[in-house]
Amino acid sequence: MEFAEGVTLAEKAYETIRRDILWGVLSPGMQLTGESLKARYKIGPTPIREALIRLTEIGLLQTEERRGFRVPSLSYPDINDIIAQRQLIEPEAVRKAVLNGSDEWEGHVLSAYHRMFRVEQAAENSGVLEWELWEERHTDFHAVLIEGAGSPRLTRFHRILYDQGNRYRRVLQPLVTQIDEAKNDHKKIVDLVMARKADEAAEAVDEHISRLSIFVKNRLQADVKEVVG
Amino acid sequence: MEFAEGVTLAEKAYETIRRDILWGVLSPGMQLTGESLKARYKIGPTPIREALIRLTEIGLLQTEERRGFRVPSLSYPDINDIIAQRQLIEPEAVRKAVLNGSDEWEGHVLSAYHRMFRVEQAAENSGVLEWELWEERHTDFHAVLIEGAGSPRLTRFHRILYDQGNRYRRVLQPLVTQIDEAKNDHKKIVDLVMARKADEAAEAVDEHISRLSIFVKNRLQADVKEVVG
DNA sequence: TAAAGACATTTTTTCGAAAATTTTTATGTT
DNA sequence: AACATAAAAATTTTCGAAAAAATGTCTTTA
Repeated sequence: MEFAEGVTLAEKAYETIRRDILWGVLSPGMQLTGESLKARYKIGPTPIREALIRLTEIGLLQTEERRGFRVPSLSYPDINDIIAQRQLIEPEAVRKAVLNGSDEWEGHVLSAYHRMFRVEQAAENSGVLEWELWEERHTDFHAVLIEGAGSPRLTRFHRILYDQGNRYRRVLQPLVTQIDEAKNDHKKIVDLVMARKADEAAEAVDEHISRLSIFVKNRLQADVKEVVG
Repeated sequence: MEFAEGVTLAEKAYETIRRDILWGVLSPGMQLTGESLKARYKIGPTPIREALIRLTEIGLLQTEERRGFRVPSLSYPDINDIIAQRQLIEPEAVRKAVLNGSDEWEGHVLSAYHRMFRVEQAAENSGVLEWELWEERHTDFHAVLIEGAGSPRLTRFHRILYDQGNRYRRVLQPLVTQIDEAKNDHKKIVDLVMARKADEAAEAVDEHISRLSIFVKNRLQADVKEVVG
């Protein structure tokens, strides 16, 4: 990761550790001690601690008073909760976005979709998916959809849920096999958004999340013992 | 505020500063410098900073890199967003709670309501409302309602929105005048919950928030110049 | 063998000060 | 007077170490 000049160490630590949690580099259940992190990231204890606190606040870490930080384990009830809340928030947000979103927003959606699509296309041609880049653009795509609703809080809540759920998908699935299904969903969502069909777009988002849900839960049940930590 | 023994300074700082923000002791728009806080709370810079970071993550403070922390100003679009998101989340949560909540949960609701009711009753008799106590129990009441849905994330999101909205009410309204209307709402909600009428209970919650919304917005428009900071 | 206690080790929390950065004030130039 | 520049002050960020607490090990006792 590169950082703009003048970014604080705390911010760098936050982004770096966040990324490592989402990619399972810091695996579920792992205890994070100040010393080991200091060594791993070559950053002093203060910025590290700041990062850990912030990550705890968005549910990407857990902490008990005077007992340090740990990466949350994966569990069936937990992913269920994540999905359920995403399904409450995200379709409604997209519905509002379609109803209220500006032309500029439509442009953003199209653009974000296009950037993600390009990575998928490149993967079809070369046979190799640039996974990290795809994740980044997939995240953007969903974020842009939500932003159309114009609510900072909805955007933030969605981001929290998306990240938490995403960790499951990334950790559980080293091989990207379900992308094809997702591709159709994304296309459908974009088309409905452009056609300004609010309710149908919301419905499509709901289905998209359902599909993800089924996928992750199946994988979780299979792998429960190895990955859960 | 009293704290249990063995609680960290950081936790004490968090609770204390949080309380001062919600009560407007630290007023909207105010810049918080490390030094002034250190003097005010008699706690070292490290625990203070930890508290400020956590408060920023739940939207009770704002920060810009290397530019310190400030108490968010009050604005019309902002309270609108808070209310809108609460209305998305809270009625649905109560609906789920009524459908899924245990008998134990019903008991909690009744108990929380009773504790709040007692404060209101005492106020009627003595003519003086113990505002701080009432706020505490009112917060509990709404929290318990949501907890019935059994979702840690919904509970947390609700708490964030509730706190943010509550700041508006507390700051804008030194005199508790609208409690009477709220009383009826609360009674109605409890009755519907006990009768296990999920949709109607959700509807009642929605109305309750609407009423709050109208109240706060009126006050905000009147006071906009003095309080907003 | 199990439980309890004492000691050593590791880890988290907190402090005080140094380094880096921003903001304010003062100074000089057009 | 307006603007830029430099110096000073204030503030935030970061470090390194001390203090406090939790964890683990070893011994003693029943």
